[in-house]
Amino acid sequence: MATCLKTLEDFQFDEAEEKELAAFAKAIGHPARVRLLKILAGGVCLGSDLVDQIGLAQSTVSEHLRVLRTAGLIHAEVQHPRTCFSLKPEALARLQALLSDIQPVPYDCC
Amino acid sequence: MATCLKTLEDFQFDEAEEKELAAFAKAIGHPARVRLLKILAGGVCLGSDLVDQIGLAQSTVSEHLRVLRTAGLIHAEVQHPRTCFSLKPEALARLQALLSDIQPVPYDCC
DNA sequence: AATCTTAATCGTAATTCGACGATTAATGGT
DNA sequence: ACCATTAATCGTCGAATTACGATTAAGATT
Repeated sequence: MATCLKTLEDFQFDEAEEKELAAFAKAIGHPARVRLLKILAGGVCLGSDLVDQIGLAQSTVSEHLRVLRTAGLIHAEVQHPRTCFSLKPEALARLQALLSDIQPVPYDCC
Repeated sequence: MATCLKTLEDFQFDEAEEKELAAFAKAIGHPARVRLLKILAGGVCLGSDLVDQIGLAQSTVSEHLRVLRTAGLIHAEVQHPRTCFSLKPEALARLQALLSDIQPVPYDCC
């Protein structure tokens, strides 16, 4: 049982936070969705301009937007027949916070 | 052509950066991999202790580690029959930087 | 009422992912 | 030389993702 950490048993996990971070990351884990976020960061509310910018079919863009919305990263305000999309800054901030929890501690083994 | 941004045409994309961010995020987009990163953030070099901590089959953990390694998030130092894993802080920092590029700009439309 | 516009949804196909057990490779200890 | 240990790899499933075209829903405009 060779380990560099003497007491791995007392390692505390916050499963909820792990899932939260993973869900955020998964949603961002596609170039098209990154681009959508970047466009929305520009302050765009937008209608179907996103479809033009992304270069994918309307249904595909809609699906990507759904993923981002489900993850809580963007907000959609329906004004039929349009929908107005916007970033949710607090979600981005939360993601940054969760990420910053993964901070390397100096170690001397290996 | 209803849009809140007058000039969407001059929106500049950095496709390479978008892919880079998406790749990082995709790698982190699984609870098991988040946990692996958190353990490694604790300064662990480790051998197969990770398998115990994650609660998945050895081959599955190995695959998750491979994903993290491929994404450049961790480093693996082979010392047969063991392998020593560690975080790559610069990768985490890079990810933070890429993320912080998605900063909402105040807007007044919608 | 008929038409147009926009975005969501449906159905579908191809691909990727996540998990496992079994096997293999590489070394250290006996 | 033989065995034990560790981690990578292989083969294989089922599930999820990504993409598309076609359709539908909901208002606005005529």
